[in-house]
Amino acid sequence: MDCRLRRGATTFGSVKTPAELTETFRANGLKVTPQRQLLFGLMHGNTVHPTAEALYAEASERMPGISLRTVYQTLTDLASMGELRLIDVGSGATRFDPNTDDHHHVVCSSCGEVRDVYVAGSDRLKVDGLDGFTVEQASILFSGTCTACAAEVDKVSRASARGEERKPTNPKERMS
Amino acid sequence: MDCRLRRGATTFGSVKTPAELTETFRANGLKVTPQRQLLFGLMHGNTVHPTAEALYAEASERMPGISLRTVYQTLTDLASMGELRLIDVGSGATRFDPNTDDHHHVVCSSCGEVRDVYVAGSDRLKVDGLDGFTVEQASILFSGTCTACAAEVDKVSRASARGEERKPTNPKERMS
DNA sequence: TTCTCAATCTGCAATCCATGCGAATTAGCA
DNA sequence: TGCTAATTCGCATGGATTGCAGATTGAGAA
Repeated sequence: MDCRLRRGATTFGSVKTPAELTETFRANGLKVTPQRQLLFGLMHGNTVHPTAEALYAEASERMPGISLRTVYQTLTDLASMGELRLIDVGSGATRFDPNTDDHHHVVCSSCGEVRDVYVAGSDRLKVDGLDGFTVEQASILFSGTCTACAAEVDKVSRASARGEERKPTNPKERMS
Repeated sequence: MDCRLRRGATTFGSVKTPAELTETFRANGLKVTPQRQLLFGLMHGNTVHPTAEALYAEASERMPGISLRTVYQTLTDLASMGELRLIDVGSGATRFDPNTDDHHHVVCSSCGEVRDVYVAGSDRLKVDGLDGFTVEQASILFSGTCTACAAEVDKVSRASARGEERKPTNPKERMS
């Protein structure tokens, strides 16, 4: 099935609703707690690829006292059930993606924003040098500049052309 | 230029010799210390994608007293000069790759071995959903099973078919 | 509804990886 | 040979994540 068609079929790609996740948890013998339900809701349709800390901050607003440990636990549970993908864009903290479609990511090297992308034929790449390795999966991480940061850079370079002071941008960027 | 041709031209792909790195360091106004020379040598032609700790262990054998801090420092310097690539296979520690060809990686999800692979057309992937993002770079991480681990799994499953006890395999594996 | 107990939650300690810092040392040039 | 900025090293620090143990609670059984 084409993933873009599948995306069209639901609002948020292949993402289970909180109610469906509740069922899935029970079906797997896990209990459904208020903390978990809150997190199901916060992840549903979430396209920002939050870190555990970010999600914890959001969760804390609605449920003061919830533990960061519980956030990690629940995200890990979701991931091991295949309802969530863990992604690493090289910024230190793991990011969580409720979209379970076959997709990949772009990260803005300036602001760190992460976005889902779909790559045609990514499951049929011609790979040389495998030397016996059996490939089960490919994940592609693109890096580049988002529109907002591109505009910002453009603004700054115009300013510098006018002789104004140049502000340093960019957080640390590590992976080549 | 085709990277495979380029690989044929030198023994280890696009990898500078310790002597060349020495020149490069001096040209960049950096000093060449015995510690750095040792690390140049250890990285030259190194295809195992070592972590900083692993390299530190090797370096310590030949130069007792060398500091882990210095290993990190030198690797970082090499990377910022483009003589080394930092890679993250999701196992926690950053790995270092002296091959600066345009290539990608496969990681064995069982033993963690990392190998270089070349992907035809990886710079011309058809990407949907960029939404204004300008892509500067793509890195592809394949995961799968190396030949040694595949053989091991096969052996274990034969044993289990014979009713023998099944040993658990695999270290933790995190990224989906 | 109440009981029961394993699953869960929470907070804190511990771990792993990586970097900041400052005093002592040293490469490389004059 | 001497100078000086770069480098080394060890220790402390910081961020992300997990281990642990006692208190709490979901959800099936009575």
